[in-house]
Amino acid sequence: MTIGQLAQVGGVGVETIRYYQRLKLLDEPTRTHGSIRRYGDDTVERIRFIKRAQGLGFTLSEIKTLFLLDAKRDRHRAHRLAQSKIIEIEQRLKDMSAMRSALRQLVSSCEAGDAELPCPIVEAFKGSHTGNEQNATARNCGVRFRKPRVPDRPGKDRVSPKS
Amino acid sequence: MTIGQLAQVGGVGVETIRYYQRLKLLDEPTRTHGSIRRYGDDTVERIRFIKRAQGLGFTLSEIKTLFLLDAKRDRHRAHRLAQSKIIEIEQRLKDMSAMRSALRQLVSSCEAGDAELPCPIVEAFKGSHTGNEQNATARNCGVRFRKPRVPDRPGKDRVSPKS
DNA sequence: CTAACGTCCGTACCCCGCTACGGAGTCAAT
DNA sequence: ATTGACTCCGTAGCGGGGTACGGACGTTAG
Repeated sequence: MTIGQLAQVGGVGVETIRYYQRLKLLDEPTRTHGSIRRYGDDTVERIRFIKRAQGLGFTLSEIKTLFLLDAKRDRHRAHRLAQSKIIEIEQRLKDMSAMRSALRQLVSSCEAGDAELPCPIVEAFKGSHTGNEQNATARNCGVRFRKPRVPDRPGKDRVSPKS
Repeated sequence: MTIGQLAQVGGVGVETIRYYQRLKLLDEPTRTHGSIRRYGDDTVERIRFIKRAQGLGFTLSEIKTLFLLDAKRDRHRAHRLAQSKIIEIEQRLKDMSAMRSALRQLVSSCEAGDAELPCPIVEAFKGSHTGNEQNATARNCGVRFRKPRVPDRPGKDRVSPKS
């Protein structure tokens, strides 16, 4: 399978695969004589794994570590990594539901009020000590929400990734 | 209060405050004759608000919008913004708890096995179709977890932000 | 008055995870 | 043999959120 096909079935862009290659998240594939990369189905699995793990909150470098640990069969470290991710996720879950209720309150107080009255959305937060601020918002530890990207200017080196 | 003091009580770095200023997230403060910024306690509140809102999943530019809407008392738009954030957060919550259970499964299968046996953490994911992949991990839509940064090469222009 | 520390500003840089580009090479089909 | 799609590679850029630097100046304690 060529890089383009892999990209297609893996649901990622060609550049992303090359990028992962650079990061050593994927093994160097065999090449044709013209040095075109040739992948096997296992790579599809690997890419899916990466995406799944990303979805599980692992960064690419953590995923790399995971692969390394797996290769070395270092179950203890892998285990600890997974466990600390669980802790992290549970914290996020708490913070997120705090967020949700703060926002809900905000929205409903907005709805309740007379449309003519001001809706002090900012003030609503100003004193909202939900008790989680230092967890959720402590210095530089926020969650990032990425917008879904909509690439696709199909053409050279591009393979429409999921159209 | 000077920028350094503000940074300290707000739990952020001096540069961050100047950065927020550039982004117009903070009002231009009054200055001394030597053009040193002078802040009042309200700015502390504002910074805490920003951090809180970031923790709530708002980006800085959304927060700016929020301030604008608030200033314009545009309750309808603010309301809609908050509402769409709720939707987003609920999606995240779902994905996150899916993550958590996947990880838990992983960890417990790791624990169950004999310590001498390999722990195929990677294999554990390979076939783990929890049914949420397309939510949590669909192409490029993952959550990012930022590591807390530990800057602080204390010195000029730096105020130890929380030591 | 001077030393030491804080602050000024602009600009450059960092990390993360891609995405884009350009010019050349490869490959399969006609 | 030629065409056209695909791939190669390196390098540059983006968006988000800051950090770092450096030389000049303000402020304050001694």
